[in-house]
Amino acid sequence: MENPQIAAALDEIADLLEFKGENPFRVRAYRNAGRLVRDQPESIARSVGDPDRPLTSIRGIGKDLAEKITQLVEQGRIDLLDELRAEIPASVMLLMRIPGLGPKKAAALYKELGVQSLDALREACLAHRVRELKGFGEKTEEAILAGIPFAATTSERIYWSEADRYVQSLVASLAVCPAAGRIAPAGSYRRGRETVADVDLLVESSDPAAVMDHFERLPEVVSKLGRGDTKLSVRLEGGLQVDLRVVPTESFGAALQYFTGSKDHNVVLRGLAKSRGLRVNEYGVFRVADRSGEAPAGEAGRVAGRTEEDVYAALGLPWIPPELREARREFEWAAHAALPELITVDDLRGDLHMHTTESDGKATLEQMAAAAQARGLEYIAITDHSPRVSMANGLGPDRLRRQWAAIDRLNDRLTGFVVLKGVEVDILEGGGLDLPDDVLAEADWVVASVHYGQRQPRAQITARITGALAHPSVAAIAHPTGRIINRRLPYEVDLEAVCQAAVRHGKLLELNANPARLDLDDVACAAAKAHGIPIVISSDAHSAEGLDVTRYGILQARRAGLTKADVANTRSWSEVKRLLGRGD
DNA sequence: GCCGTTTTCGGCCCGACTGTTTTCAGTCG
Repeated sequence: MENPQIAAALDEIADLLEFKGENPFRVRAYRNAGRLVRDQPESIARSVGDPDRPLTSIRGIGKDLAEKITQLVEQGRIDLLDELRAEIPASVMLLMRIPGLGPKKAAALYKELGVQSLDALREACLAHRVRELKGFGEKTEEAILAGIPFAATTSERIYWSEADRYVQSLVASLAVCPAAGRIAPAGSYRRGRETVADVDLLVESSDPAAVMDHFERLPEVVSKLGRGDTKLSVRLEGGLQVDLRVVPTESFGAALQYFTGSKDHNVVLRGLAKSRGLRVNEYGVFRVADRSGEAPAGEAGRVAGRTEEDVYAALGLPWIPPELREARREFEWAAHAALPELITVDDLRGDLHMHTTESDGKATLEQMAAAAQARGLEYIAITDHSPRVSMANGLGPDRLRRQWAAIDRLNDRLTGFVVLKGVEVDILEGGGLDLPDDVLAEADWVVASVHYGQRQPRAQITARITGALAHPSVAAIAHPTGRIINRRLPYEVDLEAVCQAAVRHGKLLELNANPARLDLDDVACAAAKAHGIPIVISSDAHSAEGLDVTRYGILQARRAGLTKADVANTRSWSEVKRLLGRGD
């Protein structure tokens, strides 16, 4: 059983307990455990029954949760979850997906009106039975009716790259507002999560009303969800929700810290502050008076707030990069002055996975080389597909050798830049590679990947990949987890076994930077790093512009805590060769 | 349900906004 499955069960228990109105801290414990399990680089199922790695050694998982996880791994079920499911119909849980409907109101609808589905809820609203309930009214009933379609479509998350386009455009639109000072995107966008559910924007201003008026009138804004003195929530064309918050200069840093989150990171931060007699909110860090527990009024008690650095410094911490703010290990690192110096896109010196018009790319060999050189890279590997990928016009030995001859001729004309003779060789359904050994031995760089037989059992696909890692000519595995965002996994892999094979054979794993793929996600990346496996961040570009996606891959690498040293292609090509034990 | 150099009980982050209430609960982030 994989960690995400275990996490999903814990999340479901949290949801059901919350609906029942259980102790909110108990709910939080389950939710927290779900997150912890999801964030573990190692397999939780493997820890079960391993006396050297008890589940309770994970901070936040105690005796009870460890027992429940153990039961799930060993029996495939949890008593508590079965009981809760028997008690609360699954369709009722959908009610809480409606904006503005939380556990309390949803429970009231279920208990008082017997509403068990979105359809039943719609009818109850239309019959004006909802407004009769205590705590409900006419407006609530209308809001519920309007929100039902949103519950049905679930909460769509968009790719970071797509959110980026919205953010760039909104920031530009805000910048022309005379009342607006500094403008900063926050939230999960700033933390670089691979998908984003909504966009948070922070604006510095002494005139919040003017900024909000300006924003509300932007053409892409289609509806207003709420507006107060400092906060405005709108929905854009296309459904994306944007929360705008306007704060004064002296609070800008505190607000940026607060709205960047994550929520769990902030909970830890505020707990830390509390233990130091301080209170953190979006306006700053304040001293709490000794007896009353009340902060001194206004500026008097303010210790920090203008910049994020001040806020963290007031708590005795170095500034923590947003990508690390997930309540994973960042506070432990920060406390010991051991925050990793995260990799940046400028650290990349080469790109080792891309295609040309010879297979399914849109640009020629020469165009790709020129584009990469123009982007400041020192080397690229051309890795077109092998014959098995016939749909992509994969290259057999003859065409491949002709392409490599063309690369030789191109290299003669280039200075300060090298094009490597590479190939993305398919790992065949029955194991083994799609090109003869003597051909592969002539290549400078071979990445191997699975394109067919993706429905095979996990163990079989894992064996194909570990087999490829054992091949002397293979340097790296592309798509080592087969993961595609927002979709079911195309294939499932035992990442632990793949990592062990990579270590055994001294091979590399690729982080594919395609925004829809990012198949070595931040958690898997951290797992590979824990094994000491060098990561290759590759564009898998099919066009000149495709080379630019490495910046999306960099975000995930940063979230995994990767430094320059952890990534192979921050090195020169001759150093990469040495890394593979193929030094000159 | 978890946790503990203010330890085994009593805490557990903090505030904005809405709609309902006439002083606040629920929801959200």
